[in-house]
Amino acid sequence: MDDSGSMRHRNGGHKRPRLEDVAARVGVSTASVSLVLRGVPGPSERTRQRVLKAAADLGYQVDRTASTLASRRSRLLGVMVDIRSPFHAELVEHLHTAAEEVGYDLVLSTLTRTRDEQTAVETLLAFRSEALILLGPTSPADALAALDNKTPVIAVGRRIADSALDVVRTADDDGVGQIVDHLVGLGHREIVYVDGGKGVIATDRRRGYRTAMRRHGLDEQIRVLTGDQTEAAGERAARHLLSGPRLPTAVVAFNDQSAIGVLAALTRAGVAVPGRVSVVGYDDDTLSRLSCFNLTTVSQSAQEQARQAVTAAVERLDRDRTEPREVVLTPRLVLRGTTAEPA
Amino acid sequence: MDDSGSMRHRNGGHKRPRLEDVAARVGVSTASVSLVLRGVPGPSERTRQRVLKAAADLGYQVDRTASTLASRRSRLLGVMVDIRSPFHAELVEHLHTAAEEVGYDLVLSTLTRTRDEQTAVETLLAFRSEALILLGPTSPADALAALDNKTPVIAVGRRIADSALDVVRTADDDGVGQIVDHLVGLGHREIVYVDGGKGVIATDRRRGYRTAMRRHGLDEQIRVLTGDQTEAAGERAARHLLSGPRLPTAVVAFNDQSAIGVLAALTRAGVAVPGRVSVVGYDDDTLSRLSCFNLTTVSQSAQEQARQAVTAAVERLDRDRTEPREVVLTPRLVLRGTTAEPA
DNA sequence: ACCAGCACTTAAAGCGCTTTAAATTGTCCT
DNA sequence: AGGACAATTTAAAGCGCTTTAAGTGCTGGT
Repeated sequence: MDDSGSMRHRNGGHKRPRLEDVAARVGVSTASVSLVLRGVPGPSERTRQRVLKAAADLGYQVDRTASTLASRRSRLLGVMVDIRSPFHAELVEHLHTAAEEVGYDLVLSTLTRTRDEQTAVETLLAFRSEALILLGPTSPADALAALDNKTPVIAVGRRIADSALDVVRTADDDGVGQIVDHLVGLGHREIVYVDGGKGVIATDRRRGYRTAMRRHGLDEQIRVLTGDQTEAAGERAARHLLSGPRLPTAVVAFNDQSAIGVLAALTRAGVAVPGRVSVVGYDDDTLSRLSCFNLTTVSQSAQEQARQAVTAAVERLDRDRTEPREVVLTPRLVLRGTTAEPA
Repeated sequence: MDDSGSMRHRNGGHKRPRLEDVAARVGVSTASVSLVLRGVPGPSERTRQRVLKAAADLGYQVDRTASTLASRRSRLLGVMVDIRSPFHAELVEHLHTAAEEVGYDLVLSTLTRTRDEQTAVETLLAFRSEALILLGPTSPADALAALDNKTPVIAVGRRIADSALDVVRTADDDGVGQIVDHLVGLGHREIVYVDGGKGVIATDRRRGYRTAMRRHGLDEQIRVLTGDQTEAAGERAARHLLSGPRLPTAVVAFNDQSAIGVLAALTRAGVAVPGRVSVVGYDDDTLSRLSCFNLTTVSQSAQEQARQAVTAAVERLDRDRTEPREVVLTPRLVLRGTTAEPA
């Protein structure tokens, strides 16, 4: 008679196996078992085999809480992510593999409407994360700096003026610059920019647009339409253009969402893209990859950013680096189907 | 002179404050501090205030690993999620609030290309999750049942035939049925369905379509085009229709992605939606909400599913429920702009 | 003055693991 | 046989917290 049924989950009697149970089964000390299971050299081959067998038989699984406590190391990197962001999803994916390679694990804490950065970070800390990787943090620089005083913080994707903490990001101005270069190369001159509101990133991208235009001697053509991060903003901007005296030959939007809005509004109005007007986004969103949009955009190399973030954390933790470091990656233009020579 | 600088993160000397540090500062035992901090009645108001003050001064933050170990309770619900899925994102958001209400915390483990369900679940277990909430698990039913024997498992969003574990899902067949009802109500008769491949969910939705068509005496009109979960499949299906002798008046797709594909292909071919053909998706994705698509679809009430999942977990953990339970919610038709009376 | 009863407090025993120092065993010389 | 030394193994001391049983004072009643 076993005790399945009413006692199933209460584990009537036999709870989750402990190190001690494995040890008893083999007839060695818990110390030996611990050594074997962690792959520490020392135990003889014979014990090794027997312990491994017993552990497997019992379905033993280490208890992280206990080992963290005992070793004073959690080997955990805390990651704050906006779970709604496809870009963050991509970053997390690469963070996982990067962390695994250096023997760390990830613990995620997500931002939601009712869960602010403060809460997310506290959760991460409660798990004893050894370093915090914050994806697109919006907290003020000094708050981040204060946090960094307790635990190494790596900010990803956001510029932080002469920061005391590590930063990994791409050069947003450069990205937009590449877009403008590409368009000018195609022969465009009337290139409008749909803005992304205030915020560090929006500022950088807008600057990138202005700088690049001037670099090409197109000072006169600089034209920035107000907007934000949404598709609606893109539509609004496009309608504004459509109601104007003449259309520009190219529109660059703050991000893909906004670009999609522009695209949809233009198409609906019968304006051919890229036949009549070229449209470019930013972020290389899942959205932009949809074949029905096939949007030319800029990719932020999630993989490289993830790798750099983990490296930064490891340097802090295992190599005693103490000087803050900023890694600025170059974004990459992704040519798809919404850009062409002007008509 | 403080020890910032080279010793910053190594916490030269003063490490993360412990309960003992708070206790010493106030001059009471750690027991009292623990009591106060957890809000357990007992300590006098005077001690309470002093402890709270001291804890705040020191920036004390409880160490989850230690308290889990000591209390033999982690009060943690392990959630397996596909971080790329917008729907999962929504679920997680609601899971957070639901869990918080009943005093539990969430720990997330994500699926990626290199991280399978097995790994994800092991991580969750290593954190000592008391129950596992698996979003859209694809493991075979018996593997899930085996897992459920060790720790309560709640499967969300997927039907599991006479399962031994808890299931929370929506009635997919009903959802598609509602779509067909709506279309028939508008006067449609030639309603084509673009399939979602094999898999439990696809099967249910296809069945829902067939059943509903028959219910309306449209047996003759039943027409299922092969497809899968992608936008490309939708495009392919649409092109197939366009190349046929005559277009149906309505197309129902397995999901929003696929529907978007249909929509794009039709629009590009100059077919007015919903003027000439109505298109409906499924999932109420972020995608479908974009105003440029404004797709009529079916919503799976993330909030309610999340709530039910947490409730199920709590019943298992705190109320000793042992009989498996299946909660089947009714999906809700979301009328947007891609359906209209047939021309 | 004495004690029951109440309101607080706290000592101490773990939780399941890691880690260090010490013990044990075996091996190989001399 | 005796001992040095290397190879294994293990006893035991925590890690930072919770929890329970056992105090410690006080109050008020008699």
